[in-house]
Amino acid sequence: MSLKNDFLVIYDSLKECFGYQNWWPGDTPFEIVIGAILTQNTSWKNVEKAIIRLKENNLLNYKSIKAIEEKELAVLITSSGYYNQKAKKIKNFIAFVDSYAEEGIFENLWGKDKLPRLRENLLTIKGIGPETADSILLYAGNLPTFVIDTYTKRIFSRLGFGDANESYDFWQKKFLKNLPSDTLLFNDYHAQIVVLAKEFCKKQKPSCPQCPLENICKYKANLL
DNA sequence: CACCAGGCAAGTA
DNA sequence: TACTTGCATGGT
Repeated sequence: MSLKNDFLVIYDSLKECFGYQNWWPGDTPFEIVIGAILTQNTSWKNVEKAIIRLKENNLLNYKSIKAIEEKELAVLITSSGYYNQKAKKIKNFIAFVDSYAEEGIFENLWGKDKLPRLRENLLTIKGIGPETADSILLYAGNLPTFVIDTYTKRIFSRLGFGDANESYDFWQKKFLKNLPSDTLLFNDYHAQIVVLAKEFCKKQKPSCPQCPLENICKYKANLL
């Protein structure tokens, strides 16, 4: 009999198995923003190549990205796929910071508004949806919001917490209601989910050899 | 060859 | 509101 709810028990199991993840993989808040946009519906491996290429050209800072032509930027991020759209999305984000942050300075973005106001404003950017916005807020801004991705829906629907086709807000509320509002917890929980998904929870062949959630899966009698 | 990967916007009914 | 489609590379 534990005082902890399912969401905390699951997190503890994951952390015990995989260890604390120290996310997001990126050196600076700005790099995290770029990575969050580039990884939309794309494998992180392909994103890494684009990040490295940007780094080699000293472009992973606000001023340089602002200065470069959108078409040149698109060429540099080719490996991440959807490169024309993503180049535009990055430029849209820059334009947002220009007009929204104090003096158009990237670092001032976090001081302007708090959640949920800042989130709403980020969502007005064409190319920034809820997952990208929450990734930016949580991992670049260290603000307490929970990131929902396809992995999260896949795994937690299989665990019986709801339909995978439920909305982003439906799933986010589940986590926010069942967890303390703790930035570090939200940070690492999402990271653990991604690691678990990559290791065990493929889309087509749901199989889970020695899955860290094996006991929970059996308890839920549903899957993985 | 097919399918997938840390989405999103725009169009249609 | 609830589908459908375009966007695109690189790995399995």
